[in-house]
Amino acid sequence: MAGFENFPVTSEKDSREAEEEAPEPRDAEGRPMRADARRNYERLVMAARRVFTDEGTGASMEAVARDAGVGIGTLYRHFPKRIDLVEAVYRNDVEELVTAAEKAVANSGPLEAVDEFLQAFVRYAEAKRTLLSELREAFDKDPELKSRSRARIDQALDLVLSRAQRAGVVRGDVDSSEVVSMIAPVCTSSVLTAEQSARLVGLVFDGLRTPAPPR
Amino acid sequence: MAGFENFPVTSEKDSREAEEEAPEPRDAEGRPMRADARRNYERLVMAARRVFTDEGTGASMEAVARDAGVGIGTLYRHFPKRIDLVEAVYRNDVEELVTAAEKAVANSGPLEAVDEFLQAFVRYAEAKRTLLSELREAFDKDPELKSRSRARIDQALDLVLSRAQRAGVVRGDVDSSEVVSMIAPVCTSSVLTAEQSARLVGLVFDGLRTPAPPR
DNA sequence: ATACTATACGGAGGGTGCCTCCGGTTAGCA
DNA sequence: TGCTAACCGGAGGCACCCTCCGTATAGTAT
Repeated sequence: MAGFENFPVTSEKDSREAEEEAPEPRDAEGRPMRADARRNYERLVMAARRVFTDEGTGASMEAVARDAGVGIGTLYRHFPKRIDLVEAVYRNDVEELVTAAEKAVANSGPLEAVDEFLQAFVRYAEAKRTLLSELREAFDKDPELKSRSRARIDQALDLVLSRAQRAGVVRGDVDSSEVVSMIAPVCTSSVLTAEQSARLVGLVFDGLRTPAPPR
Repeated sequence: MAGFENFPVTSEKDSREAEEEAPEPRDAEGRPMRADARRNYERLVMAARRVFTDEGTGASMEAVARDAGVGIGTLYRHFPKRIDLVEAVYRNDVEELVTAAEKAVANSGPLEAVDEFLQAFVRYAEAKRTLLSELREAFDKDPELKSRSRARIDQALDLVLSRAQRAGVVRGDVDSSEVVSMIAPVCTSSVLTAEQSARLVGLVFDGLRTPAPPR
C-alpha cells in the first residue's frame, strides 16, 4: 500500500524466525530494488525529513522532489500518496531511535545510556510535532503502524532501561512501557514548548534514578 | 487583522474600565454591524464548527460556506484567511467554556459544578484535537491569543474551583492554573484516545476532592 | 562487448482548494 | 420613498496533489 513495505534500516538480532539475513532491500514483489531506485528512495526520505522540519505541514511535494534532485513522477512512484511519504519519514525516525538505543548501550554506561536515550526521544518527538495531524491520519488509516511503532520504541527503551536496572542505578519497579506512556504525551503536547518538555523529561530521569540524585 | 476583533459573546463583569455596556456587535471601525452581516457571521462560525468537527483539517472553505448557506465571497469578507475562521471557532469555544462555568455555578452544587466544568473541558479539548496544528499556527501568529485564552480558561475554572474550596469539598492547596496545566496536555495529547483522556481527568477530579472519595 | 527487456525516471496536465475582484443587491437613514 | 454605503456572491487566478505515458537505463543472457 505504501510503496515499499519494510525498508530494512535496522539490524534485527531477533532469532525468533531466522528466515533469511536480508541486507538486500527488496520491493513489494520481493525482487531486489534496482540501484537507482534504492538511491532515489533514500534521497527522498532524507529530503522529506529536511523539508518537513523546515516548512512544516505546508511543505509541498514538489519541494521535496526538488530537494532530493528527482522528478515529481519518481517521488509518486515510491510514495503514491503524500501520507505514504510522511509514514516513511516516521518509520525512519523510529528506526533511528532504535539504533540510538543500541549505540547508547554499546558506548555508554548504564545510567548515561538512559539519559542519552531520553534526550534522543525528546528530539524525535520534537520532529514529530509539526506533522502531528498528518501522523494521526496515518495512524487512523493503519492502526497497526501505531501499535508496531509503539512496541518498537518500548523495546528500544527497555534495552537501556533494563540494563540500568540490572546495574542497580535505576529503580526496578517501572517498565519501559510505563515510562514511554509518561513521556510521550509530555513531549508531543501542543501546550508546552520544546524546552518545557525537555525539562519535564529531565525530571522523569531524575525520578528514575536510585538512590535519589544529589540535589 | 482577523475580521472582527472581539465578537461579544461573554458578559464581562469586569469593572476596571466600564467604558460602555456594549450588547451591540460592532465591526472593525466601531460601527454597528448590519443585521444581515451579523446573521451571516454567526451562521459561518456555527457552520465552521460543524464542518471542522466532521471533516477535520481537510474541510474546505467551500464546504463551510455551503453549510452556512452563504456565498464564498461572504465567507472571505468576514474571515480573510482560513486561519481567521479557525481562530473565530476557537474563540467561540473558549467563550462557551466560560459560560459553562457560569451556568455550573448558577445551577449546581460546589462539587458537582467542578465535575461539570471538567467534563465540559474534555469536550472542548476533544473538539480542539482535529485542528491542533492549525491552532498552533494561529498561536504562533498571535501569541496574545494563546495567553488571553489561557487566562480566560483559568478564570472560568477558578469560578467553580474557588467556590468548591470555600465550601470545603476540594483541597485548598491547588489553584485553577495548576489544574489547567495538568489536564490540558492530557486532553490534547495525540497518543491518548478521548476515552483515556476523560478517564485521566476523572482521576484528577477524584484527587481534588477532600476528604478522599469513597473507593 | 552487445543486445534485449523489465523497470525506473520525469514532466506535462487534470482536478481541487484557497483566495481575489468586482458588478449587483440590500440595509439603514433622511 | 430615495440615496448611499455596505454587503453579497460567483467567476477566475494561482498553487498544490496526483496521474499518465513516452523516454532512459539497470540488469542479464549471449
